[in-house]
Amino acid sequence: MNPEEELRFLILGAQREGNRLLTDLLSPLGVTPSQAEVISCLKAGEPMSLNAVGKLLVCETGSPSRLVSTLVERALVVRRENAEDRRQVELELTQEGHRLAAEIRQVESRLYGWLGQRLTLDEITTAVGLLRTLVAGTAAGNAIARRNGPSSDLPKE
Amino acid sequence: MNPEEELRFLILGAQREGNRLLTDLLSPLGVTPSQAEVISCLKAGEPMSLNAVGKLLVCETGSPSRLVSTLVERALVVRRENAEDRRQVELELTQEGHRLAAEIRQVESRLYGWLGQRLTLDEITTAVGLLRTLVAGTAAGNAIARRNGPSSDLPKE
DNA sequence: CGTCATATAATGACACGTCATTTAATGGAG
DNA sequence: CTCCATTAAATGACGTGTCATTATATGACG
Repeated sequence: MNPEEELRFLILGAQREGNRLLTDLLSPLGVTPSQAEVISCLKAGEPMSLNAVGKLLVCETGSPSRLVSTLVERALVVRRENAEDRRQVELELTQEGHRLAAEIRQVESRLYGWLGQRLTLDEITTAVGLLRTLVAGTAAGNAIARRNGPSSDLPKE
Repeated sequence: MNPEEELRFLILGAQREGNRLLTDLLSPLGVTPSQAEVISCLKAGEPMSLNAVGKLLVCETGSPSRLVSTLVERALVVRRENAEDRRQVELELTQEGHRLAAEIRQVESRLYGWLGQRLTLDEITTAVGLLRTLVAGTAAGNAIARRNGPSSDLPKE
């Protein structure tokens, strides 16, 4: 197995393991990792259009119509019409959505604790630098850069 | 965004981007990345039981019944009964399966080329070391260790 | 104003991943 | 030999991810 191949599978494996762990941790809250990501994005900048949420999501490309539909059905998110541009839908967390966002925060910190037990802060920082290079300029890389706060490298659009 | 959180999303993003690229590269062959992984595993050690393949797969936990079913339908893999233990199914590549395995090898090397353009060999080696630590002892980590050849750290079972 | 390229969101189709449940076969305990 | 815990595989159910297609709204161009 050459190094490139091993890196490929390690990335896949790390994603799978992390996702399974997060799924477990989130299950008492009744949401999936993807649903939690949408809620966290909304918490940070609501109200937002579906499109805007999509640009912040790492878990999915394009517009997360169905993901959001589930959240609307569960009364965690409300859709509102945008009077300025009726093509767009404004999304907002409900009260229950806000409550859940706080719990999600707690669960995420448990995930980060798991990460912190396996790697030192130095190692994490090194890994972050390398993977940032790897995904620079991609949809996922841009989403992460955007979420890191519009302070630094914004993709032009 | 703390470093742990960023690492979490970078791993997710790297997996997604790599998967989309590999999906594209494989589409002319008519197989998905997961199907290709099964074929590669079989190429390395056929005949194997479903369970044995499952232990080598990073893309999925458990036994990949359905994944293999698709490959059988497409005449890339054959199921054979194991006379020694009739609970098990022996899997083997067909001739077409072998032909495809070679093409998959080619496509994978293109993926590794992409990786090599984004990171130096040193950086890849560093990343491999860090992610190995991260997934050590997990199902995915064990699968990768097993595939690296039974030379080194085998999980006890 | 009318037309049309563009943008936004919803939806259909397909293949995963995951967990729980079911079915069938094995091998050991009594 | 019989019973039964264990194991292998298949299957049901659910929620994604991805791409292509469709429906609707916007705004620029003539």
